Amino acid sequence: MSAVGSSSHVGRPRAFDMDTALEKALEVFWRKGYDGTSLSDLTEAMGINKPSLYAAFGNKEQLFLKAIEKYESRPCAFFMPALEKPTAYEVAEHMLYGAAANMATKDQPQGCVVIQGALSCSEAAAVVKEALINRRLEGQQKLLERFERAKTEGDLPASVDAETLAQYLGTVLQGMAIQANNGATSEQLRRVAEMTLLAFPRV
Amino acid sequence: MSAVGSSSHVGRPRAFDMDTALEKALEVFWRKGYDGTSLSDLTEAMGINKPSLYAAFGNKEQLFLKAIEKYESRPCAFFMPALEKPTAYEVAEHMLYGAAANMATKDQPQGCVVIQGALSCSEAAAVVKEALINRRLEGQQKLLERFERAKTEGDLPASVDAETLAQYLGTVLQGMAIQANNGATSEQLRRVAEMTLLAFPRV
DNA sequence: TGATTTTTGTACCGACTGGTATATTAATTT
DNA sequence: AAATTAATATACCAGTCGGTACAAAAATCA
Repeated sequence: MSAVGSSSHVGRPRAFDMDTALEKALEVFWRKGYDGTSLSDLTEAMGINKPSLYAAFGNKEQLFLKAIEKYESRPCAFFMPALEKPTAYEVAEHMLYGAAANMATKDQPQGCVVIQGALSCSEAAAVVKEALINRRLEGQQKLLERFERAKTEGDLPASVDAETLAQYLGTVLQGMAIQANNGATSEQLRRVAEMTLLAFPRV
Repeated sequence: MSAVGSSSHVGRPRAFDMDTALEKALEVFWRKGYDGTSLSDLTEAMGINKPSLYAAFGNKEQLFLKAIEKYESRPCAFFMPALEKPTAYEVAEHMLYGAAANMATKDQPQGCVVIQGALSCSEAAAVVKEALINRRLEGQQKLLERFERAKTEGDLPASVDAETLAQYLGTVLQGMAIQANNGATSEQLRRVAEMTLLAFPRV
């Protein structure tokens, strides 16, 4: 109803809020994946028609990529702050418990759209698939850098292979997304997180 | 070329081998997912036309389900034998190293079709998605039963929560499938397996 | 050989796919 | 008020989707 424009523009005002429309699109992509989502699914969920969608977001592919940006900034907001925790253990702790809480909540689709948005997909989704792989690798790279820093800061044993540790933690986190899709509860994921942390190397 | 029939049947003989055609179908579903695979993709890969496909396999959904059965009996053949290892640790060991070798080999698509065949999908794939979730849960249930047996047999500490341990191992295995899709090598997955085993509870 | 049975290739089905042309509507600018 | 700008709704586009009708072809049975 209200077009919240940062500044008044000439021409007919947009009748929908781009941000909430993008959130709706994200939810559909998250639940159905890129290939499984049709433009009809999108326009229905967003409450707009196709020309409005194309004028505002480009096309299906660009809409998906913008939805992913929104996902990382909001629904998946636990990742970046976790990296700022003072020790490697606390980083892993916050990331694992954050994932446990986030991936199995009923407020949103189960799992993680970066993992399940285009895991196996048609050639039409190749760009999207690559983008998602890159997001996952970037996240793991951030973990690696954080663990290397932890070694210099002394809260992670020097004997630990930071690369393998980052890949191992990434594996558990990504596995938790599948578990959430399987119907695992947050409580179950929390126990998996706990077991993972029991073995986490500390000084 | 040769229709390997168990017994000679009346009528025009089938011009293709059902088993190899099913393998081709499996490979396409594995790479592209259920929604991302079209009948044209299938008939092209299988080297047959649509009426032959429907006569031999039913429809797209039934073809997928039959392809999954084949997957579990062959490409994913490491799972069941691993359960027969004498101790819980060895079960986990064979399962993890089996997955590391299997999910990142160049001989076949990366990852695991049971995980990536229909993770997020359209309503048209709902039956397939449920079937895959059940396969994953069944696998985890087998792990749970094996670990409970191990506790009675004494090679797994009685203090261990078998359910959480099975879920944890399932999480790592499923995470390895995502890692393989990210481009991880078998060597990298082997190191993740190694790190997982370092923390595995033993008597 | 002729009748029967089954698979094959072709051609087609309605429905839906992602995407757009066009005209109308609603705002600002002059 | 007239002109300009941009978003709306409708109707449409070619192409593809999963699935099938139909007739020719290739085997066995009688």
